[in-house]
Parts: sequence; structure tokens; C-alpha cells
Amino acid sequence: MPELPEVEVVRLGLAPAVTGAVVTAVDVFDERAITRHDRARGSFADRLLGRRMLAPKRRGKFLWIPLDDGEALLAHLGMTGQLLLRESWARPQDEPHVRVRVELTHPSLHELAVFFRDQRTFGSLALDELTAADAGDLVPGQVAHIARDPLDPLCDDSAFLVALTRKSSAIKRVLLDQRAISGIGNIYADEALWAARIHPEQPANTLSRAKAKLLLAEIRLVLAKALTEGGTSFDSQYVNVNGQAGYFAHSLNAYGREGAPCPRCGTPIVRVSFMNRSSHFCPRDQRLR
DNA sequence: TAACCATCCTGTTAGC
DNA sequence: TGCTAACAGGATGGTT
Repeated sequence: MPELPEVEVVRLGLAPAVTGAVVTAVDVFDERAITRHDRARGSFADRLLGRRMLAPKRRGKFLWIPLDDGEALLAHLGMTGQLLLRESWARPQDEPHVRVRVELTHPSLHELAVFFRDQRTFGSLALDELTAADAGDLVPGQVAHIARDPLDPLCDDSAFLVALTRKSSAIKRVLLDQRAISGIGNIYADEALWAARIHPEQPANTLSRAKAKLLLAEIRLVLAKALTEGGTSFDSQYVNVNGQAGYFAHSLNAYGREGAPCPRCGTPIVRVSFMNRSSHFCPRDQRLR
């Protein structure tokens, strides 16, 4: 599932290919792939055609490519979305689930295409207006409410720690709330909580400040490590822009390891249902207090 | 206002 | 062999 490290890998892969490129053709094969796009403000394809792209940006799991006139091509990959670089002559019908094709011409590279593939159609593209957010950053309107992510140098640690003290919700629910801190999904929430020895259902406001700071540090460690390993791939549902899988799945300690021994103490990892998804944790190291 | 939950979607797998 | 149900989970809007 694309979380912060996976989206960042995609952003890094896209950057050299799209920065400075001009859109020469747009094909939308499935309207569900642009559900985030406000049709009242014009056709997605018509408005994107002819626009010049600037360097891609990211906040949390949202990725966008600013355009030369105050708007941006916004992308959220959802669960199975992929942005893939292809030769301009590659045929979308030769691979499954290609929902959108954007053809580009680049001042110094040859022509190429970006395919937006998405099996489960939870992802979406949109054209969105850039608006001023905190610290003067320009972000798409749909991203304005998303908190900075833990790898952002301007991430406000103290604001996050204070927010924890005001929430009675389970800590995992808070980690998954992109308004509190962004970029964390089910996989890295389980991994960071395992590393910090915190039960997923521990109320956020019962964590000591020291424990909360430890958790934030572990979140940063797990995200950074996943980034260096190219992200987490369980199957073909997460790949970089060249279609290559990441290696971080081999480094997981809790997520997806139900019944396997905890790498610290050997106790079998358990899986429980939580928020319509699964939580994995060590019942010995991560006790509800 | 905070907290929580249903909903969207499709490929895979388990169970019958 | 074929059918059905369960499952995976990010963001969001609605309800409590």
C-alpha cells in the first residue's frame, strides 16, 4: 500500500522525467480515476493539455506536480495506484488497469508517457488550485488540511505531542489521522508502535511525553529505513515508476506476521481487527496499560 | 467538537 | 469444478 516512503520513491522517480515537460496528450479511460477532479471547473483532459510541469512535490501520501499557472496535477495513489513512466509508443491496453495516460514532451529528453494504473480505483488524479498553507507553502486545496509528515523538516513535533495529550482515541487511530500527522498508513503504524512497545489501542492521552517522543522517533526511523529500501511491496501492487518492487517487506517486524515469533522476545505476533483493518502487535511487549 | 463508522473498489483466496 | 463470501485499507462524509 503506498504510504509515505512509497509515494516519495514515486516522486523521486518522476522528477527528472516530468520537470520542465509539456503535456501533449491526455487520455482518461476510466472516469473513476479522476473522482477528485472538480468537473465543474472544466474537463480534466482539456485543462491539462498544453501545460508545463514543474518539479513534483509531496505531503504525506499526496503527490502533486505544480503547473506553470498556479494549478497542480494532484495524485493520490489510494491502495493500488501506480504512476509509471513508459515510452510514448507504449500501448495502455497492453497492461491491466491503466486508467489515465498523459503524454509528455521534454526539452532535453525524448517523448514519454505517464500511465496511471490502479486496480482497486481508490486512487485518483485531479487538477487543483494551489493555495497558501502554513509557512507560506503552496499546496493543492485538497491537501491544505493535511498535516506535515515526520520527514518534513518543518514538521512541528511539539504540536503533534500536544495533540496527543488532547485525544482520548487509540494511538493507532491518531497515527492514521492525516490531520494529526501525515504519511503513516496501516503498515508503518504497526511497525512504529511495535518499535516503541506501545499497544495500538492505548489511548493517546495516556502516553507519557517521553513515550510519545520515543514513538515519533521510531516513526521517523521506520519511514526512513523503508525509504532507503525502496518501500514495501507484498505483490505487484506497489512498484516504483519503472515497475520495480521495494524490499522493505523483508524488514517488517509486526505487520503481516501473525503467528510468527516477535523478533525481540519470540512471543507469537497477534492480529486483531481494528478500524475495519488489521492491527499486528506483540502481546508481551505491547501491553495495554 | 470529538469520536467513530460505513462506504467506495477489485483481485485473491478460503470454504463449501 | 464452480460459486460465494471474506478480506485487504485510505480518505471522506455522515452519524452519534
